Order: sequence, then structure tokens, then C-alpha cells
Amino acid sequence: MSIFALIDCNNFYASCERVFQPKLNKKPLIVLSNNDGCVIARSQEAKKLGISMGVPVFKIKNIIQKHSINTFSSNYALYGDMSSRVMSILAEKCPDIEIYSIDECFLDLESITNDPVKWCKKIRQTIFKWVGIPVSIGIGPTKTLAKVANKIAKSDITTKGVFSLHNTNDVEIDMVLQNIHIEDVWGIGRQWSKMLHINKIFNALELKKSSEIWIRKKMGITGLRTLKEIKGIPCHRLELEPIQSKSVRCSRTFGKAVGEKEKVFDAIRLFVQIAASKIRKKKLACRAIQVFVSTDRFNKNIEQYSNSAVSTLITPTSDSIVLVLEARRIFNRLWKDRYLYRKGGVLLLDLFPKQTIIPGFFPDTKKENYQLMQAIDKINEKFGRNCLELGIKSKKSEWKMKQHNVSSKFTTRWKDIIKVSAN
DNA sequence: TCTGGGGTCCTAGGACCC
DNA sequence: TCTGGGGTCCTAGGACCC
Repeated sequence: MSIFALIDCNNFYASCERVFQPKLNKKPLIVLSNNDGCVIARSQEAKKLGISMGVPVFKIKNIIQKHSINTFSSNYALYGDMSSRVMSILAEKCPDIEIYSIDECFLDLESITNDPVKWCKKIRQTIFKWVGIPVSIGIGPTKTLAKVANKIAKSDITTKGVFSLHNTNDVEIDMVLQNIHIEDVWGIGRQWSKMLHINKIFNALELKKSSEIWIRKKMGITGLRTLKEIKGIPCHRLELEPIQSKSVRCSRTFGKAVGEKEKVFDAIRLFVQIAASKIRKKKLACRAIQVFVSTDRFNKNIEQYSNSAVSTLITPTSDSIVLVLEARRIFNRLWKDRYLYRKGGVLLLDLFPKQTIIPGFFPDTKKENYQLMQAIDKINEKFGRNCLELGIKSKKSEWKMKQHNVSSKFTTRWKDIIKVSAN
């Protein structure tokens, strides 16, 4: 029997910003999405002010001003690096680890300790001391129950950040489940919550007591698994091997709407290159590429259009030149004049490891291109992403993102490293 | 004026085959 | 007039996650 522990960094992006600017402790702080559009992370103080997750910034302008909330554009170089620091501490202490997202991982403590709560309290202190990031830990017999426990660990300060449902009797578990709203259960999103509410299921205990056949019918195999996990029957195991990605996407909302074909393709061309360099880094190749464009779905005053198309490649590739040419063909098919485009993107699909590729009769990746890609990747890695691009680099692209307040790359760029003086 | 980005899995239905 | 049964593969859309 596994003992699942879910380690979750508290308000992760907000906490990362704070590590290097301790003057922000106890102050409300928010981190924004690309384009500085939505709120994607909030410190505890900001949550208390009623700022909800995902809210568009323009709707809370007043609150931001009134409480002088510290506002940051997202800084993924910093968050990614802080994440790997936290994860490496955990991986060293517990080899059975599944990194689930940038700020979360599951552990199996079964072979590590007889006292999971004690072990978790200690690791929590270690992480805070060594990296400066506060974490919460939930423990349970299934991943879903560990998630539930984590929720308690976060919201109930008397738990001091660790809460366990492992070796807990049914009566106690049910008392906990009764206080978990159905929409807070892992695997139950907006649509299913709505459906369950209509059917008078409002909390996790009511879900636990509902009929398996009915849930299977209404929510498919996925829903049934969630129900079983709530009952304490594991349906999701720990994924020890990092899962091979099956697709890679690069898409952006443009800083403003764009109507000219070549300007939109400037963006698409760059997205292809970003996505291609991502798969090259993972030593993968793709067998298909998808391109999509769309107008501003929030603007009710303009005519809407969105479309996407996929193209399959004869020989799998990670060559930016080949992929840009293919994207161009797809793009020409999709493009319609007279619309104002607000978003575009590229997906590289059907990925698999490069070594396993059998060259086709007409190979479409030239050796010279391969070397060129390697050179481009090296230069971009050294001098900053997209410093070298295919095509003509426009000086000022209309579609570029807005980012007004990005913090420094404290941990990944030499000139941003904080200096400590002796006095 | 201003509404993110990147993933996965499941299912139903159509095309096609024998 | 009659209109099978069983299988695979692919795709689009819908749900979820962070």
C-alpha cells in the first residue's frame, strides 16, 4: 500500500517574488499572466482582499490602487529555477517522486518512514530554510485524498502545514469530506460541479455516497476513478518516469488586434521556432503540425473568426526551416482578410524520440539544417531566447506582449544576482 | 483600453476494411 | 425489395489539470 504525500508550494509565484524581496513579506502581492492580463498568483494578503484567481487586471484596478498591491509580470525563469531547487531537495530525501507541476509533487512515503507526519514536518522546515518557499503537505491512501488533506493543511493554521488522512478511520475521513466542496475535489471542474449540484451533490462526502453506476454514466471512467479514490481505492499510481510529452504548444494573445496577414505570420513564424527549439531540447521530433488563429472572443463588437488546421509530415522533424514552411502552407489556408486577429498559435503533435526515427525514402531534414539548428539553439541559449530568428526580424511587432513589471532573474542570470555587502 | 498559456485523457461518430 | 456483424483507426470536441 502506498502512502501518498502531496507537497504543494504555497502561492508559489508570489512566494518566489518574495524570497528575493523580503520587504514584501506580509504585503499584498499579485503576479500577472502574459500581457499583464489576468491575475495568476496571489499572496495570502491579496487573497484576503478578495482578489480571485484569473480575474482580469482591469477589473481590480481600484483595489490595486487603494491597497497599493505589489504587481508583478510573470518571470518564468525565476519560478522554474526555484521549482527545481525545491524538487531536488525532495528527490534526494525520497526517490519515489512524481513532479506533477511547477509547484507540486507527489511522493510515496511507504518505504521511507513509519511516521509520515513527522517526516513531512521536517522536510517542510528544510525546504523553507534552504529555499525560502513555504509548502503545505497532505498525506493520504490515494492521490485524491492526499489532495483533500493538502487542502486542509493549507486552510487550517492549526495543522502547521501538514495534514494526514493516512491510517484514519472512516468516521473521521467522512467528517473531513463533509467540509470539502464538490468543486474543490481534484478532477471535478466547473461543468461537473454544475451537474452534481443539480443532482444535490454538494460536498465530497455526498459524492462518496453516490452510486458508482450513476457516476460512470454521467462522468465516464474519469469520474468513476475520482469516486473510487475518494473511497480510498487507488486508481492513480505514482508516475516515476517523467511522462514523454505528446505535444508541444506555443501560443500567445497579441498585445493588440492585428489585421495584416504578414504581421500575423511574423508571430506564427516565431511560435514555430520556439516550439521547435523546445522539442529539439527534449530530443524529440514531430510528425504533425497544427496552426491556429482567432479573433478577440471577448470583443462582442467585431465579427468573430477562428480556425485551425493540421498537416502531417512525411518524415518526422524538429527542423525549424521545414516546420516554418509547413506552417506557412497551413496559414495560407486558414487566413481570411477583413478580420482582426487577437491570438495565434502552433502545436507540434505526435512527438517521439528522435533516435527511433527511420529516415524516409525522401528525407526532408538535411544534415546542414540539423547543424544550423544546433548553432541557433546554442546562440539563443547564450544570448537570450529569439535573439536569432528565421526571416526578417521586425523591430517592433504589434503583436508583442505587454510586460510592465518583471522582476530580475535573481537565480539564473549573473548580473541579476543579489550582492550582499559586509556592513 | 485592458480577459494567459500549456498540457492530458476520454468519447462518440465517421470512414474504412473484411 | 432486401440493407450484417465485427473490427480498427482517426478526429473533433469536451472535460479536466496546473
